[in-house]
Amino acid sequence: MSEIARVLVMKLSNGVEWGLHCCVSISQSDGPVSAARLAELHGVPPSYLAKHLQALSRAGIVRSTPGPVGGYAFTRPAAEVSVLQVVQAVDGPEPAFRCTEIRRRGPLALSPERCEKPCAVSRAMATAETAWREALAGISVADLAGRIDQDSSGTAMRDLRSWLAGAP
Amino acid sequence: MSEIARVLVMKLSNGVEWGLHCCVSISQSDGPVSAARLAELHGVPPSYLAKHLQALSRAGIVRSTPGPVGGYAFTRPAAEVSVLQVVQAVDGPEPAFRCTEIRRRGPLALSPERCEKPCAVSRAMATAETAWREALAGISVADLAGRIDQDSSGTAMRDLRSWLAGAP
DNA sequence: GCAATCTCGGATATTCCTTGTCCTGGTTAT
DNA sequence: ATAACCAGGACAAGGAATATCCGAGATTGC
Repeated sequence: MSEIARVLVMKLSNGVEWGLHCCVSISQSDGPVSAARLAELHGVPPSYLAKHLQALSRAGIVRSTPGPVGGYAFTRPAAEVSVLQVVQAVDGPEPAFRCTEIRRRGPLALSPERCEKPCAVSRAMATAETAWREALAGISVADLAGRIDQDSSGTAMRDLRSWLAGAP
Repeated sequence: MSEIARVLVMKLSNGVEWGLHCCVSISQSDGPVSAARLAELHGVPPSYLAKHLQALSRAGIVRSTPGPVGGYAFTRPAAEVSVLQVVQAVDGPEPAFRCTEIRRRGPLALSPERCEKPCAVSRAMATAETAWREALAGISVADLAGRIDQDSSGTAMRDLRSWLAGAP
């Protein structure tokens, strides 16, 4: 058995992927899109997808309308919704690296007043996460839709729009 | 109950923090440092810390020597060990975002030959992770040690070295 | 106005991973 | 030879992510 470290690196819930694809889909619809319909489109469990859509709703990215013709729709143009906002809405705003304040333990523990400033390790990790966040903040849902359309030579968004319009 | 999304964001195992602090400690010692000693210094469970140190050893960052005066020591200068290498050694090299190829499912599923290129969502997340990785690659363990020393006005590394030297 | 129907929303189980411990075997210095 | 250390795996416990269900509320059509 020559397997190397199998432990997983920092992990992102699959809800992030679902949420982003759903945002792209919603951006192509005129009216609201229901959770059941989005689940069918992407082939994912409806009840679970609903949970992530609710998170988007709580974050104010989409607005939900009840009733027979209800569903989810954007509150603002897709060009003004960044990927970061969607990711943080679904997975929460907490950083990946959580400092345990290891320097305050053990025989060489630092006094509390010496720990006002975060430690160098924590700062290094925070810097990297800021770079990650800025990269995601620079991409909008509209950008994603445009790129997907380019990848498919213009057919993807057309097919998507027609599917969303038909078969209510 | 007016609580907002409490779900956790992408998560990094606490072994990352331990591994980085241990690397800083090892860098300040002349001889090898044993796992039990590192655990005592940082106030963490020895058996569990040993697991992460073994990961560092497998990755070739440190070299372990058995025997009464054994322990862990760097294989190369601390200035040539990046934070990224430590993080990936402990937590694995896999990306945080795992594309499920959602576009190949549902009624508008794309054909396999149209999925050779990763989808736009996956590319966006990969770009952000690259930025994260580059930020971590630009910081070395020696840098960390230097910054910790600055934070403590020069006492931290001195105290650390003397603790490592004494009380074998 | 009223009922039916469809929607969201939160509370609830289940599975999996992370955390943590322990034990056996192998290697080195005294 | 003995003692001290590392390496790796088996194993248990806790918690988070996954997945599902049922109730509350709103809109449509009559």
